Amino acid sequence: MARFISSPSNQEALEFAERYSRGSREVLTIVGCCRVEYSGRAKSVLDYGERLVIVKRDGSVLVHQSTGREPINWQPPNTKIEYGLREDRFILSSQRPDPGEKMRILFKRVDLISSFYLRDASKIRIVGMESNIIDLILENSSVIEPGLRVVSIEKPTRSGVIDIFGVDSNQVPVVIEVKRSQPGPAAVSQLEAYVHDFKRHNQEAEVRGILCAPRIPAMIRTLLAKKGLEWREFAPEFELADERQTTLDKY
Amino acid sequence: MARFISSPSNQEALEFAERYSRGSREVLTIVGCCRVEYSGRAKSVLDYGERLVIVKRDGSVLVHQSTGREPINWQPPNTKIEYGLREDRFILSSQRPDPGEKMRILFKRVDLISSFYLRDASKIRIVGMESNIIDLILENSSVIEPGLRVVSIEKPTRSGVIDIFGVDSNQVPVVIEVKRSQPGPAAVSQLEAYVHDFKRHNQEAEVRGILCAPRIPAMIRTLLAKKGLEWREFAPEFELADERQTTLDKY
DNA sequence: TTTTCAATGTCGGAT
DNA sequence: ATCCGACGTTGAAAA
Repeated sequence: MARFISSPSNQEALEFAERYSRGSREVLTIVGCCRVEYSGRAKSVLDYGERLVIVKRDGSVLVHQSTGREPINWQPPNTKIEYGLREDRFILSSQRPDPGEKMRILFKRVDLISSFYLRDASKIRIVGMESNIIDLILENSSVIEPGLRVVSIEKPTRSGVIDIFGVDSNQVPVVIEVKRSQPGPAAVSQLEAYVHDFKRHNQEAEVRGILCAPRIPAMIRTLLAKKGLEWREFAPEFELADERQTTLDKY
Repeated sequence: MARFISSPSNQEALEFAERYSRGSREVLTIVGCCRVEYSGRAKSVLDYGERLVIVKRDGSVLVHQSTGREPINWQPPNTKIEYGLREDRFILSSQRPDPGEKMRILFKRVDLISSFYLRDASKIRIVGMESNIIDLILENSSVIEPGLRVVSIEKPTRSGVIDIFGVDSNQVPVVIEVKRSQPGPAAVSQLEAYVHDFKRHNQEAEVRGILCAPRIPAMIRTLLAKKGLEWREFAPEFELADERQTTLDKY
């Protein structure tokens, strides 16, 4: 159920916000002309302009402009929120300790303020993340290469967690680093470190290292080749069927 | 100025959305009970529940629950959005090519649908990012160590860009990697690679490597020490003054 | 355009 | 609580 006031005075906006923020049960949205000041891990000022502000139950605050996926300003969850009125500005203050961060939104004018109680018991189901890709390789290791036997996954080592550790058809140890998005030089260093540490720690003369990602840029391939490492491109697709009712059960 | 309908029928919601999405001049918000299906880089289903949906001018779509900074589902900017009605469900479809991604939101019921034209000419001013920290070190290199002379910043090398390159009081080259947030093993590898490449490329017997970050975990220190690297903790603070009018001019 | 890397990254899992 | 790496990362700058 939605409660709202269209074009409230700043005094009315204040009363509305204070009334429905009680107990942090509702999500508040405020559209209006505001200025945003932030300081903490960094510091910023955003002068007056019209934006959409969202205050969530957990104390998150989002300031959205008319474009972009990201809020232009925000506070993370678990901030203490206070509302006030000063010199005819409706003011939202959000503060959290550790790291100390403050955000203040000063509204010159509010166009619409609304509050909602959102009932939502559903859990999102996602497939396609790195762990799923590792599972897929576990199920069918020939997507990497025929004859590969997976020995362990997410094997902890001194230099980090090896995504997949196995043995190839010649009994040579294989270290596989899985990336679900485009890898950079850091992924190469990571793999190199795993291989290096594994060699030294197990006194193995030969250890193969494979970087597995949906797409591997040419520069990264060159870098891998230079370090004696290998790569596999493996890009499972995740199509949404066109039927109205779809399930994730097959995954 | 705000336009809205409270508790519209799904037919009314459809007409409203189609009317005000013309020309992508307005931001649309929809609160209601919906199911969200996504496929593209991954695949997900979020079953019916009450959420806040935001459709931006650039085709971004955000689905927000009552907690969390992040949307539970979204589409990035530049998607093509279509509205429809099927079996009494008000449906929002968002699609983009490259990478192919589809999201579909099916509304069982809409509590409030609203549309805004947001005038916003202000540009945000932020200080405290990595480049600012590099600037601070440039201004006063003794925060790293007395006698350090900065030779260059953001010096490109084969293995990447060295944030700060300098010479210490004994004329020994110093490579400094600056991180504004907590560094992980990757930062150590990165610094190690810079130092290694610099040594080889310049035939220098001795090159120091320093990792500079606000806070450095114990494990990372151990790792640095083992590789013969150094570290400095440097955490400039960015306080927001308590006066109503603040500026960033002093930075 | 592609590639690279910072981010007020955020978030969840493991220790 | 700290630490650590994934993320449908996003976003901007440089090549």
